Amino acid sequence: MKSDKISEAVVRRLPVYLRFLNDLQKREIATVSSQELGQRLDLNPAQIRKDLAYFGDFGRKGIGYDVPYLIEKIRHILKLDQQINVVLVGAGNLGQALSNYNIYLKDTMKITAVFDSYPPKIGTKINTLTVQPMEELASTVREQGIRIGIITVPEQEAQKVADILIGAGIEAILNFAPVILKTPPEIRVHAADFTTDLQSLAYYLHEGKDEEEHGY
Amino acid sequence: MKSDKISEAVVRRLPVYLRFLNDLQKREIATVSSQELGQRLDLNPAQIRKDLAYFGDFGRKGIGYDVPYLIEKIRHILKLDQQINVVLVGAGNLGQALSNYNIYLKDTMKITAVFDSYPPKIGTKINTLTVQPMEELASTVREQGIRIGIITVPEQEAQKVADILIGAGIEAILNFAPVILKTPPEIRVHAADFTTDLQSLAYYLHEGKDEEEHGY
DNA sequence: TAGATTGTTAATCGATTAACAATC
DNA sequence: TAGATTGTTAATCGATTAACAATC
Repeated sequence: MKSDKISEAVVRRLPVYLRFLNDLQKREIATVSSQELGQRLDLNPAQIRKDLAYFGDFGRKGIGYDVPYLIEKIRHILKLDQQINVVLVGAGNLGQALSNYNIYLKDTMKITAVFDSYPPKIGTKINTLTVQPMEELASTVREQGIRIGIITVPEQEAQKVADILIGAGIEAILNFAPVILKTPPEIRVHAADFTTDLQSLAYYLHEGKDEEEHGY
Repeated sequence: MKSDKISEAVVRRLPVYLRFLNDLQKREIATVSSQELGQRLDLNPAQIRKDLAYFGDFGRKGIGYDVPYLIEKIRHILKLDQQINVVLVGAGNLGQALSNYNIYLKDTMKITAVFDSYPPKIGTKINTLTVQPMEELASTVREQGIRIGIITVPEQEAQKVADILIGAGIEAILNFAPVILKTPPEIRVHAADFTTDLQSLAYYLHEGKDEEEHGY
């Protein structure tokens, strides 16, 4: 199958495939079938084959997928074969924690600048990065060719920061603040709000002692 | 409409509704229509009405939804009208950052215990909580009636921690480690992996200078 | 009453899964 | 050749959206 508009569900699975494939490679496993992948990732094998087939014929009938080759292909699809620079705004606890993931993101993606508006924070170091004032954001984004922004500021400031990021020419935003950002349609925004996640988890708890089934 | 099995998509939207309703309440707005909600949350009004109607008739025709009443109802559906205690495992940067969200979670949900396996961490304080050794996990979970676990340990340890949490009787897990956990079907697991999020965002970047359209 | 807005049914759209011919 | 596994079409399933009678 050739390209159509690819659904977000498919795109969100690609990094999961990639992660597991990297693991296989580390274990020097050369080949993997959609069945094995599906078993490990708890997905339907047909779905995995279909997902991959959107982008090309990466497998071999009767054999499966060559692990290093598929890694290369998925990295290319996700644009992880070029370096993607990322800016982080909000040098609080969460921001600092995420900065440490630079090691995880390896060479492909990298937080290369950190900003905050709170004067005492400015000039402090987070690992190798120095926290910069917001005024420098636009020029730094331009100079470093930064394309993705991470927002880890309090909810009251999130929209303002998003506007600044967009004004600076960022193309996508990962938003950790618990607000729905108003953004133009060409900007991709993913919500990464941990409180929302937790609250929806609570739904699945068994009924508490003092509670009845609410099947009314 | 009365209850059926509610889809996960619906459940994930409920906290988003709740968040905005709380905001309306703070601004002393008494009533809201599905249209206004939809506009603000970037959702189809019919979808919002349908979502809510799964759980009961909460609105009034011609009027809309009473804000405090709907808040109460959604809180009940999500079980946020009882206190839900949460345990966090992994007192690294990310774990510490999340602990600070206790203020956000308000009275309804609360991280009430923090664990780590790294001896120098044990006994240190994160806000009001003292980091405990893993050996105490099961008994603390029991004593405090903890029902949800958050995993913020490195990927190599995540599965082991999940097993311990499940053994201790936890009902749901929010997993920040970049691995697919193997868990029994009655345990609800949400992945909250920030690297996966970032990688799928990269897909939506415009083509880089040195890259062609990959429409093959 | 006229206008607004719900709850719900029916229509549409999209995503997942099953099945199988092609082929390694 | 026999067995395995892909890529893809067709069938199924589920979720979103439109439309509208009921009613505040």
